[in-house]
Amino acid sequence: MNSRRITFTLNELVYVLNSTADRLLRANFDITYSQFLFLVTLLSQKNPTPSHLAECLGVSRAAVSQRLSWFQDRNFLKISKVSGNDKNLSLKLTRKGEILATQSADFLEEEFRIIFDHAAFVDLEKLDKTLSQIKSILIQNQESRNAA
Amino acid sequence: MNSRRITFTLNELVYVLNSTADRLLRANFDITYSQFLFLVTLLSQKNPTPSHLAECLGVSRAAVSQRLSWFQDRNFLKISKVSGNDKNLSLKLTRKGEILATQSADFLEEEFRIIFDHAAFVDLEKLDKTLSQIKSILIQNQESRNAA
DNA sequence: AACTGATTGTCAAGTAGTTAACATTAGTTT
DNA sequence: AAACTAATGTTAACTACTTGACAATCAGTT
Repeated sequence: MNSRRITFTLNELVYVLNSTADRLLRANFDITYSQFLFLVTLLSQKNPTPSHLAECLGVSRAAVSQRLSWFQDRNFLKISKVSGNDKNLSLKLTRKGEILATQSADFLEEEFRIIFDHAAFVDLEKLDKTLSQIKSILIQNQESRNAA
Repeated sequence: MNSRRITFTLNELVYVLNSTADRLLRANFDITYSQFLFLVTLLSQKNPTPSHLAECLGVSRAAVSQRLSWFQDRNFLKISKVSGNDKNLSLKLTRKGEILATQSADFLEEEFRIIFDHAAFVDLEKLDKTLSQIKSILIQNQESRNAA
């Protein structure tokens, strides 16, 4: 089997998935998919710092730093110093940010549930597991390369 | 099942896949994954124009236009006018570009074959089919929305 | 032949990411 | 305590994309 085919299929699927999410979020909550990810990631973290958030989002610390003011200016985010620590910043969603994150996540979840209902022939649980396994193999391969 | 989980897994897998490809291509052919896609897409097209290429790559015409000189300057690409047509440009890989595209594609194919051998428990053929089907459902959903 | 409408390629301006360098702070070692 | 070492957050410069506007060209209709 041509391995290029599956990598292309995966890229195409992810493109369609993210475009769909972006369109739904813009239309209903006036935020982009990438802004949604920012908010939802903050929501799911215990004591998020910019550096921690960067790692979760898979982007650089600089990228997070540049985006902080956007969320602060719109009163979605409260940035403060961790008490007894002058190095790390503490990021906390405001009530407004929390509501936006929760509602948009619930909305998107429901929309995708409806769409995926049309894919009843697929065992999503199992598919997720398979994809995770492939990911693990790739990461493992990378690490063994680095070690060598 | 939480549909967010599978979309995250897909995004993560694609990120790892593309990073792996990018690393391999940079190390062995001194090109990025995105440059590789540009070349390989040209290779597989009959009579590619910038506009056609943009559609294949899933980017804007402007994006392709801005990248053309990079490939031309390195003698990977010959840009000319279609005879009897003053509107469309004709893009043709040079011999050098063709060799680079072919060799890097073969190389990447083989590398991934080796990696995927460790995933023998997965029927890649079937997985590809499943993913394609899900993609179709998403696109179909989008089209029915647009029609409404 | 002239008009209309669509398509093409390019430019300008804006966005979101990158890496590299930096000052600052925290933690560890001596 | 002082001195390295490592981590954090910010900035500057760069890259690769976007959209919107534009002139040029092509194709179809009258």
